[in-house]
Amino acid sequence: MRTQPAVECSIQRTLDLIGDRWTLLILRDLFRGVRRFSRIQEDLGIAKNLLTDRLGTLVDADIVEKVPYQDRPVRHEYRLTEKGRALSPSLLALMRWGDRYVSGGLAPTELVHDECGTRLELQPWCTTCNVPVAPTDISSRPGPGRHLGTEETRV
Amino acid sequence: MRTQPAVECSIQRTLDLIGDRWTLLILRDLFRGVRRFSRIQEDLGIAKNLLTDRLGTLVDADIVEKVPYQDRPVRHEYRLTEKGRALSPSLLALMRWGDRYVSGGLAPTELVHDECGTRLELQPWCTTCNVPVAPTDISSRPGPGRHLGTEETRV
DNA sequence: GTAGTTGGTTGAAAATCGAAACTGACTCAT
DNA sequence: ATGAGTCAGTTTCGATTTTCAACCAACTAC
Repeated sequence: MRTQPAVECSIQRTLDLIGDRWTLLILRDLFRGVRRFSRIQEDLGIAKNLLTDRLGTLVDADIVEKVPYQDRPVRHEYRLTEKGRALSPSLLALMRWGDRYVSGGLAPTELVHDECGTRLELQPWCTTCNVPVAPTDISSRPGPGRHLGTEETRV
Repeated sequence: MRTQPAVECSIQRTLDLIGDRWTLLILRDLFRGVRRFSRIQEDLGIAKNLLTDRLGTLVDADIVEKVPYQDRPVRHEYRLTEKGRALSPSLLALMRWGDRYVSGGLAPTELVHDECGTRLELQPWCTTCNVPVAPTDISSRPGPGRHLGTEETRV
C-alpha cells in the first residue's frame, strides 16, 4: 500500500480509485456502450487478468455493477452505476483536451447533444446564476472536508 | 511500448500521455502552486527517480516547462504551459466527482463562482440550446480526426 | 572546515504487468 | 453425442516498473 502524506484533496482520493493506466479507458468503453468482458478486452488490448482485476475494483467501489443479461450460461455485463455515470464530465473534459492538444484540433470522436446535434463543450456551471462560468471568474476556498492547512489558490 | 489496437479516441491519446498513477497528481500540485522538485516529492511521497522521469515526460510533451528561479546554484521550478493549464477542467471535474462520491459530499476544497459564491458544477453544455446536458442526452459520432470504422455509440 | 539544502542518479528488492495457456459452463451444427 | 466455438475468467511465468535507500554534486550559511 502506498503512503498518503496528506489526503486533503478529492483529486487524490479520486485518483487512488480510478487513476491507473486502464481504469479510465475501461470507463470510457462502458460509456460508449461496450459492456461485455470480451469486447472490452479486445477493444483495449488489456490483459484479461488485469481487466478482471480492474472491473472487480470498480464493482467494489460501486462505480460499476455486474448485471446478468442471460441465463444458461449466466453471462454478465458491466454497467455504470449513477456514481459511475457521474464521471462523464471528467472523461469529457479529458477528451476535449486531447482533441485540442493531442489530436491537433481534429476530434476523432465528437460528442453531441441528442436533441440538436450540436457538439458539446464542457464548462463550469453556476447553478445559482444558471450561467456558464469562465475560468477567470472562479476562486477556490477550503471546504467542510478539510482538516488542515488552507492557503487560497487558483485552479 | 504498449500495443494500441485503435487510437481512435482522444481519451486514449490523452491517457497515454498523462494517465498514470502519478502524473495527474503532479499536475494537481503544479496547479496548487507547488512547483519545486523537492516540494512535490515530499508532498506526494513519490520516488525521486519517478518524479524525475514524469516531469521529463511532461516537459517533453510541452505540458510543463522548466524555468530557472535562481543562479548559483541554478535551480529550476516547473510551471504549467498554456497546454498544461488547459487541463484545469479535467482536474476540476475529477475533483468534483471525488467531493461527491469519495469524500462523502464534504469537499476538502471548494471552487466557487466569484460573483455569487455558489459552488461550481462542471457540466456538458450545449451552446445551441443553452442548457446543461445530462449523460443520457449525449451521443457520439466520428469526427474529422477519425481515420477508420465508425458506428455511432452512446456516451 | 562542517552541516544543510536542492535536485538529482544508481542499484537492488519488491510489486506489477503482459502474453499465453488452460478451464468450465454452455451453445450450436452435424 | 461428438466436435467446434464462445464467453468469462484463472493460472503461470518471464519482463517491466516501482519503491526504497544510498550516494553525489553544487552551492550556501555558519
